[in-house]
Amino acid sequence: MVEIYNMAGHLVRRLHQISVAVFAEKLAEAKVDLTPVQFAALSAIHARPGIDQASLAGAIAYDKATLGGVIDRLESKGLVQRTVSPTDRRARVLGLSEDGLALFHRIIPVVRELQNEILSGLDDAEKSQLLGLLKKTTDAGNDKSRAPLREFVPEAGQKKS
Amino acid sequence: MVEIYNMAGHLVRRLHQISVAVFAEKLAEAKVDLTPVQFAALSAIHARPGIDQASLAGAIAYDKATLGGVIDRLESKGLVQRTVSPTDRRARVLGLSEDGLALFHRIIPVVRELQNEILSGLDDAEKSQLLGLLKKTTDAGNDKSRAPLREFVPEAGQKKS
DNA sequence: CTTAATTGGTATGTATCCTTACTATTAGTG
DNA sequence: CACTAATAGTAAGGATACATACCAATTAAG
Repeated sequence: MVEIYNMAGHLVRRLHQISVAVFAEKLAEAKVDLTPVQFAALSAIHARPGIDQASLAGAIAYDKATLGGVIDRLESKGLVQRTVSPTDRRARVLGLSEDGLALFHRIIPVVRELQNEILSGLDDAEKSQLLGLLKKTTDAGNDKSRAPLREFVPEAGQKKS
Repeated sequence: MVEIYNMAGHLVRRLHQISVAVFAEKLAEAKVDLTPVQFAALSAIHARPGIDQASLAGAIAYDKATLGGVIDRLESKGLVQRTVSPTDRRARVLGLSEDGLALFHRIIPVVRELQNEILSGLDDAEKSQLLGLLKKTTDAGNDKSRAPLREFVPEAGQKKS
């Protein structure tokens, strides 16, 4: 049997497909028009105000070309502000607008909730087991992706207790 | 903390991203120009010769619009033959060409091998544990996706011991 | 300090992915 | 058998996702 149904690649793609579908469904129910990437971007900007696009791309593991388009759409929705950095005219400094911040806070519980739905069919123990295994593999395989996850190191190093 | 790094959606997307990157890398090493979907299509056609596009889409969980383009590219590469069904002029009957069959057999070991690489960082026990959990969730969440996996029931029911 | 190498961002091109809409064809119903 | 419903495929449109190439700006090298 040379079928794909037991292959890691197929199963991962399938769960990702389900994940995206659940995300779309729940956000639509909440009358919010946001994709998973767009939410990830909002979240990362919220956590690191003033981050530039390249660092943001690293922080959520996308290539900068893709992220450019994502930011375009977030900006045209009025959720994100993009300004030229005063210290580096190549860089675009990102921040959430008032609307963006409000929307982000509004959807956090929705997004949190839906994570459970993605893993439906598993009990709580299995869910955390799966999450742990996913974390372990993605950490190990991080550099295998063309857009690896990178730490964001703010230049002005403020203490983080 | 409202970061995404521990959310199922993010981890799954990340592993999928790694999976696709590993696939691309290994197939490129083998001098083969095939995407994961294209391989899945070849595999499913090989297992079900004469299948039509809609059934194939169901068999590998893609929507028919996407699959149409995939088949276009496989056909233009000379790997797949597409003919109008004699019994249903709407349907397109699919089959592997000689080249397609040869290529498929050649890359099977490569694709098998790379599945292990996707889950690097896990030992064998953890790998099969993860695979089991993925299978359980995807089975449970099958109908949540817009393109659910469907059984393919050939009309001329030949015995399958 | 001048040149070379790097980096941030955009543009372009290919391939997914999915939705909705539409045509052609077939199946189902009275 | 006429009419309606369902189905196979394509078309069009939006959003990822990534590679490569390119420009502008900054940094590193000498």
